[in-house]
Amino acid sequence: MQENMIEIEKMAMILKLLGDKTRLTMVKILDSHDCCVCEFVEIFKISQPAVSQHLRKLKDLGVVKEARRGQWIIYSLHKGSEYYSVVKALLEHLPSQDHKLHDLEKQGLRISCD
Amino acid sequence: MQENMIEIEKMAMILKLLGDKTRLTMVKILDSHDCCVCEFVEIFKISQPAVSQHLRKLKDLGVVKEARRGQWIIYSLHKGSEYYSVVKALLEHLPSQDHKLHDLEKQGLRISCD
DNA sequence: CCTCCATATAACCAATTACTTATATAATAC
DNA sequence: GTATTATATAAGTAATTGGTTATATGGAGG
Repeated sequence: MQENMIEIEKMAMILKLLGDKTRLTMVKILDSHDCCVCEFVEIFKISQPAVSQHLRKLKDLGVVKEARRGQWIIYSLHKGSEYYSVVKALLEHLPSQDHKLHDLEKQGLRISCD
Repeated sequence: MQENMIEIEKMAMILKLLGDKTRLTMVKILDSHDCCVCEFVEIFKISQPAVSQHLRKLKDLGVVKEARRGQWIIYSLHKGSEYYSVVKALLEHLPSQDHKLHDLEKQGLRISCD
């Protein structure tokens, strides 16, 4: 028996949250590097509000957390989340998305926020 | 490194599929017992077409399979699915839903299909 | 063949979703 | 202070979703 049980309603919520390519990729990236909003804007080629709204949903369920650093807000995986073990289990099945960050670095767009 | 990698697009699809309370519960139930459509109708108190449509989505992505037995169609988890390992990992975090089937048996509604 | 039963499909609808643009907030630099 | 930059929120919209009812399909039994 698994020690980290999650009610079925909550699990459905988390899976719906992560059942979006953009948010899932965000979480996978955050699994290896903290990021700020502007980096995600570059990576996903969507508007800044769109990124902000995705991050808010992730934050609302406690999957990510934020920390202000100057004018930037750095997002990271919330390892204390009650969902962390499930999130981690899922991420293990996903190939690394680090190339997306490396592409940013090549363009010189990553240095801006850290 | 995990041997059973899944592309991020495919993973998002599967999570969206399972990010619905009804479908997730269906899959959890199928993890311990095969079921026919009419049983799910009783369990979820939704229409037969609604059940049928959920099962079709699950079948379309290969998460469940069907087998005709007389006039009934028996659904079961498709253990050969490329997603089986992920599905299994998720189900391990969920409490058993067997009570839903036991309730059916008490009402005498389960015997009809097997 | 016709009827009954289990299931699937079609057509429709209200709620939700993921984006957009426009605007507000908040910290930094001058 | 004002301007700039990063982020959040608001409002609007087209697409998707999960349900419904009505109808079609297909096997079982007379």
